[in-house]
Amino acid sequence: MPELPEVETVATALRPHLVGRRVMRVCARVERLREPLDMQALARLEGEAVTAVYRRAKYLLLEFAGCRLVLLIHLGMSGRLRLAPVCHPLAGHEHVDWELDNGNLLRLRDPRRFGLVKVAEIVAPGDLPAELDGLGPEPLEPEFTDSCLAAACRGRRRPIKNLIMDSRVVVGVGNIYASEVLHRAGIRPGIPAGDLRPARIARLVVAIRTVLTAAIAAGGTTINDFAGVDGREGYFSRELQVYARAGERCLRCRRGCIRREVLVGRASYYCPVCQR
DNA sequence: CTTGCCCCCTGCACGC
DNA sequence: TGCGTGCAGGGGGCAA
Repeated sequence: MPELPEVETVATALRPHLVGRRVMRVCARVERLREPLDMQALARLEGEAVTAVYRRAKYLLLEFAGCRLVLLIHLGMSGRLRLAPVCHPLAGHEHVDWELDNGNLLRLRDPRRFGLVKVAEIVAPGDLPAELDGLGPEPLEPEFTDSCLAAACRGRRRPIKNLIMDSRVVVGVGNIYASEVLHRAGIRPGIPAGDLRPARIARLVVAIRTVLTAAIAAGGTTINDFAGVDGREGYFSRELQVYARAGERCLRCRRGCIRREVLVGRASYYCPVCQR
């Protein structure tokens, strides 16, 4: 599923196709994804023009002219957005369409239906809806600092991997990039967050920024379900250093053999030699 | 308050 | 071929 780099890639790809376009009709073919779809609220978008497309955490936001509404889309584990002509034949699990005023439509496919589609209210353009209150800092913005990560670690016994995946601490770090980031920083996924010294926390902040930035530049990672809006795949999967490499030689130190360990229910990968 | 577990759902790879 | 099992990128709710 889309982690931050994938959602950023999607937002960037969609923007030129959506901004200035009017949504003519919203069509949903399932009653619910992660939550029930509010059909009446979705219908309020009909006739409105998209003024902005952006990302906050792993949410995609579409802003509209002439109303104080935003469309929130979360892709969950298996969500994918495509642009296609209105007459394009329907494939499996394509649950929601937004028909545009130029003969195209934005189509959401989500086999596992862990995604979210919601119309939310805002007070002024550029505002974030209350639904996104409580999210932590964006990892690529200056607000995400050594001291804020240190504060989140202080006194915590839970594994550092679990902590950096907590969207209240920092947003956008999913299961793949959590392993990648910790590998780059030379930190074991399972060590208690509170045991990290300031220098290692600083290293971790740099690693988070570096890995996510590189992944965005590569257009995201493709494992199974993610592909760019135009159908092309992201290239970051080639750059993955540890994720899904159990049993292989470590690409960083060339000495350790990558191990897989389940942490809080999620697969984690690390090198026992260069991650401590 | 903090933390880990379970669940939502479908598809796929694997072993027998 | 056919079936069962385990696993998959997210995140929210709940109970210890």
